[in-house]
Amino acid sequence: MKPKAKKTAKRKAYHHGDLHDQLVAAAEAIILERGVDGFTLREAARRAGVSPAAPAHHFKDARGLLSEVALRGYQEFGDALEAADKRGGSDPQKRLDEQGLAYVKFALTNPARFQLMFAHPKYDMGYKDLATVANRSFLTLEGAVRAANGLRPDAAMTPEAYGFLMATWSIVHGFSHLALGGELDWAASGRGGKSAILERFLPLTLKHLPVPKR
Amino acid sequence: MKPKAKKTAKRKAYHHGDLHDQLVAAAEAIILERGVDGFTLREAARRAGVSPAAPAHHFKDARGLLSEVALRGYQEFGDALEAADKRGGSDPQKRLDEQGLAYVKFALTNPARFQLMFAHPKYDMGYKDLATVANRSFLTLEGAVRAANGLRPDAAMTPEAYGFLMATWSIVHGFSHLALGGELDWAASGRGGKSAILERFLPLTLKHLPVPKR
DNA sequence: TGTACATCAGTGAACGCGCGTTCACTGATGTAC
DNA sequence: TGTACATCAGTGAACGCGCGTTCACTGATGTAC
Repeated sequence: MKPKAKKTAKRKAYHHGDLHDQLVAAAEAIILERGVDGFTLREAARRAGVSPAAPAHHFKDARGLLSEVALRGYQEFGDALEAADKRGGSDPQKRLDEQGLAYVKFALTNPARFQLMFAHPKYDMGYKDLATVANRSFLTLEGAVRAANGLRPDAAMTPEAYGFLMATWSIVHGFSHLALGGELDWAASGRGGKSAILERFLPLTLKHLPVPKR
Repeated sequence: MKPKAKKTAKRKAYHHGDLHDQLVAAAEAIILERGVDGFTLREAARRAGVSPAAPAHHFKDARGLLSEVALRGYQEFGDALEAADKRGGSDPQKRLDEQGLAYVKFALTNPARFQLMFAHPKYDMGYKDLATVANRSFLTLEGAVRAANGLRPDAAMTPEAYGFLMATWSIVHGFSHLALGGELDWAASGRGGKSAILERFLPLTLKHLPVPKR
């Protein structure tokens, strides 16, 4: 009864061929639709068209799959921040603006990954080089804050610079979180959407954060 | 075999006497320990020392209990923001500072409630007067933003004021979220804790947000 | 080029688990007279 | 003050569910010779 006919693009082979990556993709889709807590390994297997036991050949367990998703998320996130930082050139303010926008843009574009990345209990920071990769994003932001505060890249952070860093991080993270939670929907409709709002006020906001030396 | 002896403070009566409130308290405790997703109705019943069927006499279902927790959270949250607003007197900047601090302080003091309040899918906004109560907090913040922007309480919000509102909300919400997620632990240790950090930089930050008219 | 065989990547049935909710019930309480 | 009885707030057993993971297995693939 089970049709052996080829599906649209791929035949129903005994060996899947791309199961590892498709499980990752399925996990992201599930998180997107149902939230991090709506994720189940069985559902991921189902979406990949495979029996519930199959994922065990690719990931230690359910946490393993989520850890892989988080790892990829942090990789792309870090890339985005670094690219933004470079776009800022030698202007510390621009480096900060660009990174802030990139931060929020990543969150809005990759809501599933973003949500998971900040749901630490759901995955293992010890998975592969996840901790290192995750830290890279943070260091990129810290670098721009250092520059905005007139500190050399290797200089110790000052208390003021810490405050500045946290204020910056808080504002972009808070906006991302509120936007993803739907808290800003009332304001976004009829005002060009969340991104439009953001692009208008974020640079203004960051520009006015209290840089100590000025 | 079951001892009929009185427990420390309350005898094991057939009728509990305080089950409704104790279920609410248990729910908060569970969320605190295991997160919003770690909550189960059975566990709440267990902690209240009651059979799994008992909660049905007090709440429609599991969501009902969580909705009650959220309702109480928003009530206390709103009270805290209004009290802070009043502390600010007629000084718009102070009203904003106080509310910002109160916002974060509530989050750090009531992490379980705060987490639940912003996990909308977990409860029903239609429960009792939850929507109204929740909106009150927001209106309190909006009021201070209006004042800081030189707008009368009944004046329409300007685009600039909206940006200001979102920046303010983002920064206090973002800080709360990051702090609760443990992201700021590295910085908090040896620096007087999260609250100390916050009190140092938040007023500075809010003061420098771009108020249009000045 | 062919063949033996190890290894890889699946299957599908089964396990035990904790969950939310329902059910018929019963003990305790409160009220009408 | 006493009694009948309705109502309230519990019990505990049972239901069906979907889950993660394990198991013995098997089909497909790749490699050594």
